[in-house]
Amino acid sequence: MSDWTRDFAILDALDEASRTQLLAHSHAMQAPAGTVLFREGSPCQAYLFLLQGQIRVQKVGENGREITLYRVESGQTCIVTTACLMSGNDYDAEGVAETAIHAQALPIPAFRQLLADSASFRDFVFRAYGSRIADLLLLIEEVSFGRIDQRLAACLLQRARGQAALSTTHQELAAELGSAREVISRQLKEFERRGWIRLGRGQLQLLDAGALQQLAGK
Amino acid sequence: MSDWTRDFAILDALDEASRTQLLAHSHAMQAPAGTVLFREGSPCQAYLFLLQGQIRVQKVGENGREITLYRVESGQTCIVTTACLMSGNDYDAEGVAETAIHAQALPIPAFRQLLADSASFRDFVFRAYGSRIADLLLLIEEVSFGRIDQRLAACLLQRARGQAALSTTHQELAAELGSAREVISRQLKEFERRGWIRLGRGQLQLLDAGALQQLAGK
DNA sequence: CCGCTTCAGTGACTAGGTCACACAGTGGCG
DNA sequence: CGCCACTGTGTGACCTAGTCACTGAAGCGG
Repeated sequence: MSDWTRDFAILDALDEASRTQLLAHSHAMQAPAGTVLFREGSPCQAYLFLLQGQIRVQKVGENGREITLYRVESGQTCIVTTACLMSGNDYDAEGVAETAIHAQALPIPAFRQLLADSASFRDFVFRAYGSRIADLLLLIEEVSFGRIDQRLAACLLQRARGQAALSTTHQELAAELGSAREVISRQLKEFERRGWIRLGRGQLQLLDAGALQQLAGK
Repeated sequence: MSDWTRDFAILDALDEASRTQLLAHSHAMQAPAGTVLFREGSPCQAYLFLLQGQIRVQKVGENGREITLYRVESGQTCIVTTACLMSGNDYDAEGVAETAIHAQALPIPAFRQLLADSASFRDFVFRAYGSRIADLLLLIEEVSFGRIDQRLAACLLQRARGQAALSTTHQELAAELGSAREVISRQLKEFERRGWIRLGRGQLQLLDAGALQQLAGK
């Protein structure tokens, strides 16, 4: 088995024949961090597996505001790509590499063939759909009914991943949540006033993760 | 071919063997208008085709506010159901019959079998996914970045479907858009002040569809 | 050290959501 | 017919979030 397949969970689930088929017909591709992989309106030619790295999929409004829809991580696939593929429409979101990425592209005919041949591949594809749709529904709920302070608190905790500090700008946080930079700045200032965090240029420290947790969880 | 299959577009696309398979393993079900077909947290046992009628799929927030995610119409399938089915999770949305409905339910094993056997069935399922995901992304964009007056204007036009009058309450419109009744009332009042519509209890008339169109399209 | 760029802070204002309450149609029922 | 409950609508006061315009501070390259 070649090197890149190590992190590629789906391969374990596939039978030998399907695996061979997959490897034979797909080709490797890679891109540096910051690459725009696809944008709204561009067509879509291949089914994409992400082998290594992270992709942010986002919507960009006319006024320039952004919101992150979800992230594609190692071993996952991008359902917006798949959705376009199957329905024949163009992309209606934008994908940006957050890190350098290695991916494997499976052209449409080979994709269809594999779908036909392998039950485990079908399962993988459908499971991906299912969990993404759940993500999107949750996002709609948060955007429609959620409070920005709670969403921000959750966002900070998630980004910190247990670390006490994280490097990010207010603008990035705003783009994550689909809000405006000024709003985030004010909320963060309020968090700092309460002693939950300490602000610095391009970075911030979590002083009281518990308080954030409580706010986020409410 | 039995009676209910008339409006069932997918049957035309399926080969004879798959069609027979589909009909043999699914069973008919029906429900009156207003029935809650599924709600958040309930599990999911079968793949559902809607033969006749209309289903509204919505999210309900803790505070009671609602937002319509999409509608399932005759000949379509509900992807939230499918998503749950394949990922094994419970529903994370609520489905309500807006009219009396006739549906056909295909139990999971038969669904998987059909997916394996019929390329055209796979296409149907995937195409449904693709267009729904596009819908959801559009909804996220509107909710995040859109203006409520524009969304309301679009909603009125869509509901009127060329008719000059429509019967609905402000509360229903608010639930459609994920907004609050008072907000909708005020917007409608403003539309009336501009001479675009005339308000009545439980119904309203469109006087200047063009103006609404222009507002909605901006 | 200077000047440019990026990042953050702030006040004034607008849009939209919440709360509390008033009041008007409508339909049932004595 | 008149009373009454229920549902739908109108409205003011207030709060949260987003927008606009601007200031100033931090870092960085020359």
